[in-house]
Amino acid sequence: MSRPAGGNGGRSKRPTMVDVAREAGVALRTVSRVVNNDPTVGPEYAARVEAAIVALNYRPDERARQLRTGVTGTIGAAVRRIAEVNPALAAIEHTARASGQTLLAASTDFDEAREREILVSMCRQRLDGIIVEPIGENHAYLEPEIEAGMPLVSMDRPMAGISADCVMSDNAAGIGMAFHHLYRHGHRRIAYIGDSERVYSGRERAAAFRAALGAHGRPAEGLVHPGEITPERVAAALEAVLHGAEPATALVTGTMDTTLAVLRHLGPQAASRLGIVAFDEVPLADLIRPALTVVAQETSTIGRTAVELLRARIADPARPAQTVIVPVTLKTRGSGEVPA
Amino acid sequence: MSRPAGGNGGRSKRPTMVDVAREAGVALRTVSRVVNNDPTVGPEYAARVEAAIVALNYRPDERARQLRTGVTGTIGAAVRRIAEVNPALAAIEHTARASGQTLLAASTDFDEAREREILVSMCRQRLDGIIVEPIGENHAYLEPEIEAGMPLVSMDRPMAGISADCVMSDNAAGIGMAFHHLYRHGHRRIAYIGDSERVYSGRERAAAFRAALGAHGRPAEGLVHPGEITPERVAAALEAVLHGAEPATALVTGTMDTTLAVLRHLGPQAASRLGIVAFDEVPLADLIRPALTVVAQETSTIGRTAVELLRARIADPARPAQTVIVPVTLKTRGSGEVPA
DNA sequence: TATCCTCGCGATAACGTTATCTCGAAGATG
DNA sequence: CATCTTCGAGATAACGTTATCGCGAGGATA
Repeated sequence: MSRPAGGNGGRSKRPTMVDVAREAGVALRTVSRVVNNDPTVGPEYAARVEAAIVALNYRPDERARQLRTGVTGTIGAAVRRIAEVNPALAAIEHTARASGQTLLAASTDFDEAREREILVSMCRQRLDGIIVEPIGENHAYLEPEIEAGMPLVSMDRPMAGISADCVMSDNAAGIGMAFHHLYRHGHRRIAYIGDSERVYSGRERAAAFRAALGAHGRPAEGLVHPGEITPERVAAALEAVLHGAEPATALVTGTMDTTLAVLRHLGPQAASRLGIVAFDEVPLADLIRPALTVVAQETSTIGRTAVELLRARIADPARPAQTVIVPVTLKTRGSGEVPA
Repeated sequence: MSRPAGGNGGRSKRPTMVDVAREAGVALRTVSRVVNNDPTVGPEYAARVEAAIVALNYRPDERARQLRTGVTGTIGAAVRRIAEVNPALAAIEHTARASGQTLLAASTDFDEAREREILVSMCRQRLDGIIVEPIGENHAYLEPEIEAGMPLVSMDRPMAGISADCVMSDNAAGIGMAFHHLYRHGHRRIAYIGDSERVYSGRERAAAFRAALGAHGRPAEGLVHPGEITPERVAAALEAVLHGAEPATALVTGTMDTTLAVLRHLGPQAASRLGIVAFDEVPLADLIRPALTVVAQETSTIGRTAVELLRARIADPARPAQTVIVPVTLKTRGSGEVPA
């Protein structure tokens, strides 16, 4: 006898497989077979079960399935900010979706404690794997999780204190490209403003810039300004660079936030008179003035590679940790071609 | 005897509560009590259990807990595009986090089938509730889920075919504000380009614009252009509006994507000569030229309200569906103050 | 001193699925 | 016609946790 979904005696509760089995007059196991498209089920049994499923509005409980099978079919992504433009996250989602996996995205908000909270929570959920854009400066607390078999891949930066797969852009080559591009357009005093050297990418990019200066026999003093990305700090760095004894004629910005802070502080007029190459693409680049020449990261490659590294680790937990460096490309749009 | 995490006889498997109980020499239930901070556990027992937990690197399995307790502590958000700027999603995450809930975000990518897939998957996961930015034009397939007690809140638009809580901006007032602002600055031929009238917000905004024209005794013919937001369609609408017999001197754009398409087609020069008020804020608004006067939505209020509506429904599944209209505000930045 | 609580812990049964095993009924083979 | 295989379905035991119940020890009360 069919029983409508809403009215099972006061308590609203979803029907389970046993309910469906009772309704269809078959064994529990048979319902499970039908739900999982097991071919070894007779057509009339299948039909009876299907009918019972629609009659009761049965929906399998994914949690129970996950508990029993051990796999969640979900990968976690702990990114710095959800709700902001993040092309790598889009690539992760597409790649994951293409193989039938669900993405659980969370935002660390640049907060180390929050990052830890999220990662531990993801481990407790026994996700199939985790991709993280690291914030914290020490991830040693993740070692037991890795040892316990939790696949972990970092994106954009490696994690300190543990050995894990990592995919990131070629920071050194990108900064080198930026410098050479400005140099080729006649600039001789080129300055760098970027992220703090406490973070890995900040260290790599500042070091690459110093190396580029050195390779051209230019002294570095007064030209390299890594540090926190705040409007005040960036403004101070700009003042130092542009209003000193020997003002710089060109600028390399080390992160997207640096670029935006620079543009906001200078305004379009002053910025247009400067040679500028920005590391990392800027949203709405075609609508911003001056039109920015950027070192573009292959964000979709990065996201896809992160998922692939994760899958490789899931398939073989014993494989050695691997670091993939993704090339970058220069996109000329004008700001880098301003003559000295 | 303590057993290190990695080497339990070939198969790498995480320890469970029974392992901890055996290690600590207590009952399974006691471990559960310690994990859940149950105060009715003696200090020396608690210490023994804690020691066993760190010795084995035990991490509770959230899936089993969820299955047993019935609640997941997770709310789902099916937004149009993850990985793009989406302030409402940020507000949802903060609000959810503040009350200890996890956010499972997924991207519908403006695809109706994908939306359905995501929502059904979320229902199968028995999330505590779902917030959706609807895409599809008919959500009747969700009726059984709602009847089964799945809390569902729509954001930005109502869902057709079912009755559910909804939070959205005051479209009519926003369009009215935009029109009046331009009218006050002397514009008499004001055009509208916006989203298709097949979607709810597109209908509301186009209707509000026609009403505004009517209220000022202006005819609507040739001035109201709802439709798909593609570069081609927007370009055609712009041509019709600006190069006709009586060219419009001002423009109201109905969505962010419309605004961007308009700016891209006109270029900064031509756009600056036009009065423009855009519905919805634009990312990096301070760096774009012309500086856009916009009707800004209170995205954080919308996100917060969505979570609150969801919680209210979880608390009382029988309450009548409620629609919350969030006010909008005009932000003048220049483009709306261009004289006719 | 006997009785009644209270407190702290342990045994055991769920939660809703899938996996292993068993078993009866067919059809194939000698 | 007897036996062997195959096939499809059912009973039952997990998965790892929490909730219900029970039970023994200890302090308070008459």
